[in-house]
Amino acid sequence: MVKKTQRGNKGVVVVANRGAWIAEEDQKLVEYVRIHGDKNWRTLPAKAGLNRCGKSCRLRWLNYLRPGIKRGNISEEEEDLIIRLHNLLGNRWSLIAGRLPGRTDNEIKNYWNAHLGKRPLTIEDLNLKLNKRLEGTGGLTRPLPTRILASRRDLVATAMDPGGGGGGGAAAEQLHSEFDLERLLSLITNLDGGSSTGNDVGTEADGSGSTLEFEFDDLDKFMNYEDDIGSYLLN
DNA sequence: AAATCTCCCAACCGCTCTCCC
DNA sequence: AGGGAGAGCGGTTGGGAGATT
Repeated sequence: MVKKTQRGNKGVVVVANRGAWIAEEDQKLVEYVRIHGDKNWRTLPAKAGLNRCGKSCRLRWLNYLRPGIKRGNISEEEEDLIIRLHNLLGNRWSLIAGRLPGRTDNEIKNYWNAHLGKRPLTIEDLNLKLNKRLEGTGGLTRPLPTRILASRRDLVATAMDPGGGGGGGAAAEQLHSEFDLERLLSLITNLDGGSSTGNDVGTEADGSGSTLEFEFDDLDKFMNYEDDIGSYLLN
């Protein structure tokens, strides 16, 4: 097993195990967390009798030992959601994983790198697939948002209109930062089978290949919105 | 059957973020 | 306000397993 030296308490040099975890280490970690909780990872290894660094213990717990973890067999619906969320959020693996119960950021990242990242599947392909599943309910007549721009605190989702026929380049319609779920949902069309809130928001900037942008004043509001999309896709 | 290649995934590393004093 | 410690995140790597030659 690979070892690595590191400074322990009071500057004493200790040698930590690295590499694959063995069953005995897993057992010690699970037992310790069961009794004391998953806090204070820095001091946990010594208290749990593990010759590992705290980061390694935390990763092992979060990705493999924590209750409720699903392993493998990512379903078509989950894959669809991963692709959509990746389009929206970029490589924010933890946020994407947060939308997929039982999945970890590491697993999603690995899955993306191994399977999805190299596949030329566009959001339009997904919408076509989705429309097929929705046949009979009217399908999607408005675009789903496809990309989030800007920083964590200044989120901007951008939706490209796939049916726009043209050329893009149209001026984007800027919505103000006070997020309004009703207004946003009204852009997503027929997700609830067509019942309208009557609050149709503004208009696409023009009718041809327009770009719509939505601004969110914080991530939670966006993710609340994303919950609606996610649960819709998974149902 | 052995050697080599390729792919996948568990784990590590370093940077950033958040919280507390 | 700012500095330090701990936690979290995303990129990268190493090694094992299966495929190919």
